[in-house]
Amino acid sequence: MKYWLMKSEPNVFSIDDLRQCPQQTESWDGVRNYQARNYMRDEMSRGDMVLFYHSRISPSIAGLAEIVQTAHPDPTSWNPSSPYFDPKSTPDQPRWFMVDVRFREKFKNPLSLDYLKTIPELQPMMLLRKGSRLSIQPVTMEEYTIILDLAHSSSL
DNA sequence: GCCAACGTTGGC
DNA sequence: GCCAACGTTGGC
Repeated sequence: MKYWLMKSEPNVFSIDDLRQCPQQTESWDGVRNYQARNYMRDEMSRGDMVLFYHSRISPSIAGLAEIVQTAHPDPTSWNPSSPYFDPKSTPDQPRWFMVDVRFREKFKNPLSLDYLKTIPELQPMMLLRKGSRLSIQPVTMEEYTIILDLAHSSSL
C-alpha cells in the first residue's frame, strides 16, 4: 500500500464535499500537471491512502481518503465548456487522467501547515519544501504514521 | 490581493 | 534545444 497527499482548494472541493458525494466517492478530475498525472496514472493503486489537503484557505490536512479506482481518462479534458478543457486531449487520445477517491475520515482537528512545520520528523515532507506546488505528492509510510498519530492525539 | 516559485509555451 | 514570456499555484 502506498500513501499520498492530494491538494484541493476547499472552496472548490472540500473533504466535506467528498463526504456528501454518492457513495462518498468522487473522481479526482482537473489535474493538469504531468508529474501529478503520472503519479495517478502509473503509481496509484486501490487501497492506497490519501491525506486530503486543503490549500490556500486555512492550509491544512483535513482528513483521509482512499483510492478506490485506478486511473481512467478525465472527460473534463475534452469538454469545451469545462474549465479544465485541453484541446490536445481527446477520447481517443486522452492526455489527462483521474482516480476515484472515497471519503474515509475527517480529522476532528485539522493539522495546519503552521503546525506541521513545527514537527521535526516531518521536515523532509515534500509539502513543507519551499515552492512545492505539486498537487499530488507521495508520502512515506513514516510520515503518514506520524500524521495519523498527530491527528488522533488528544493533546491537540 | 500580492508575488515567489514553478511549469509550459513557442520563437528562434 | 535554449530561454524569455507567460500562466498558475498557493502561502502569506
